[in-house]
Amino acid sequence: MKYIEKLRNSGLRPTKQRLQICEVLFDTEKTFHFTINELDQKIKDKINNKISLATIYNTVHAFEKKGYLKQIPVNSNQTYFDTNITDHHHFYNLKDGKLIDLENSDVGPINIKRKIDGKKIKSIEVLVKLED
Amino acid sequence: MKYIEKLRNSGLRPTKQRLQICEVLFDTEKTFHFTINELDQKIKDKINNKISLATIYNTVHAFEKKGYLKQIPVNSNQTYFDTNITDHHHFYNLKDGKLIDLENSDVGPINIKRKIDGKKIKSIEVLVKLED
DNA sequence: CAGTTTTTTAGAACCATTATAAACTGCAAT
DNA sequence: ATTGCAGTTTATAATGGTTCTAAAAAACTG
Repeated sequence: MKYIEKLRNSGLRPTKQRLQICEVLFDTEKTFHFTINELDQKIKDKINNKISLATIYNTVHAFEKKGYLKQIPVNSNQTYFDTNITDHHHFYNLKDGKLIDLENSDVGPINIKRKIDGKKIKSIEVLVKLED
Repeated sequence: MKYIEKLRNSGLRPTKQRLQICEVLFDTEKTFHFTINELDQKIKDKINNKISLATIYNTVHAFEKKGYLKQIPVNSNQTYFDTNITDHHHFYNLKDGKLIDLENSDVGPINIKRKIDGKKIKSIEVLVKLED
């Protein structure tokens, strides 16, 4: 199983649940955006046994902390995550709440001229809201 | 009262509560960021009578819809609003959850090269996360 | 003022997320 | 293998921000 090493190297025990969640999240050609509920549904579809919601929350947060997932800053009642952890941005379709990846090359370099004392920049994220 | 016209022109009846909320939001030198709970507290501090939480939510959403307030896309359990409705961006201090305005001139022009059919860009927002 | 519509309000409801505490599992040491 | 223990999972309860509800109050119109 290819995710066992990955998990071990992060200090996460390769449990059955984590491995199954890895399959759902990372065994795909394309990266994707999801909410916890959408992931829960995806897991139910792909896997026979069910995984407790609490475990899904725990695992997603653990993976985020390890850098295998990113949270997307959008105003919604649910939290959106992204399996695409490369530096990139998002279109946000206000009509249906869907996100579309915007590659860095589609935005061009962003140069933050102002500095905040004692702080360093962790990430720069651009959200482009779309309407009809 | 200077906000009566503003409200009437937006199709909002100038009620006592709305006018008081206007005072708290717009009678300041500087613009500011707030959550509903922070606004509730500010209202309690400045005004004698109390305004129901439901009214505060209703009013803030009405003002946002009319363009007098903006929601700030940040991942938090609470929704952040901004009385600064000019085109601008934000630093987000991960340590304490505080926002700092980033003027457009501090970021430089952002050129979105990709287009989505049938959609137009409503806003472009940059969030710069800060860590120690 | 009378009638109508909008707004406010307290409280209930909603629902995503987090906390709890008991059962279970992975794994290192024996 | 077996044991012991820290790390995980689980169902369920709790939390807390936000929205809903329905009745009372206020604003507007004629």
